[in-house]
Amino acid sequence: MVNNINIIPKSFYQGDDVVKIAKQLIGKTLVTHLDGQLCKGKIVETEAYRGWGDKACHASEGKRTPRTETMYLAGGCAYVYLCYGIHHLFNVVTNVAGKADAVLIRAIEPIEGMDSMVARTNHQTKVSNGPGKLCKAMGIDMRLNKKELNSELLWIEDAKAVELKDLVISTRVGVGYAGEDALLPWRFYLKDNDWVSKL
DNA sequence: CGGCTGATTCGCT
DNA sequence: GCGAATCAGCCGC
Repeated sequence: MVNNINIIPKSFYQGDDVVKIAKQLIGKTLVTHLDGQLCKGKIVETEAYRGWGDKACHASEGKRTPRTETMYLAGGCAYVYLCYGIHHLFNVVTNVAGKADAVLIRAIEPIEGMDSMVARTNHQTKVSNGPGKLCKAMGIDMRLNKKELNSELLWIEDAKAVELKDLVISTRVGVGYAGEDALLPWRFYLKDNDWVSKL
């Protein structure tokens, strides 16, 4: 686990360009080891959120609340928050400490632990084709907020980079409140992948 | 404090 | 296709 050389190094997350990191995370393997259950999934959909110059970000223009404090941590940890009071959403914090950038993981393609995901979600097949659903399937909740992505509970493994022709770029989902920033092309997903949300 | 809105999903009409 | 579930954050009373 923590000794797995395939785990993405912390330096990967601390780059200054959250949009680039969001693209690079497509195809990587998200792993959780919670409640004694190992679950793996290929990241097939992400969105970038930037602390400065992006009104869609919770920490837009330096806003600080108890919830957004996580995003100001150094890149390489998890930002988990509750949406609509019901669903957990999982983000990867990027950039250096003090810069509130993050990548929302919106969908994964199950690789291992499908039985656990089915049991957690009560779905037979589409257990992780959305940001709230994948958290439920992987067992992600508030206990993982601020946790490093190289812990015993949660990490991301490197994988072959996806080909550019398979990467689709679009606007982000559900951020209409952000005005012109809602038009930023900061959502990325794998072309023709059955697990991408909102098919 | 009440009311509204949201990086969503599910179930019923 | 619409509304409920139900919490953090914000704004007005």
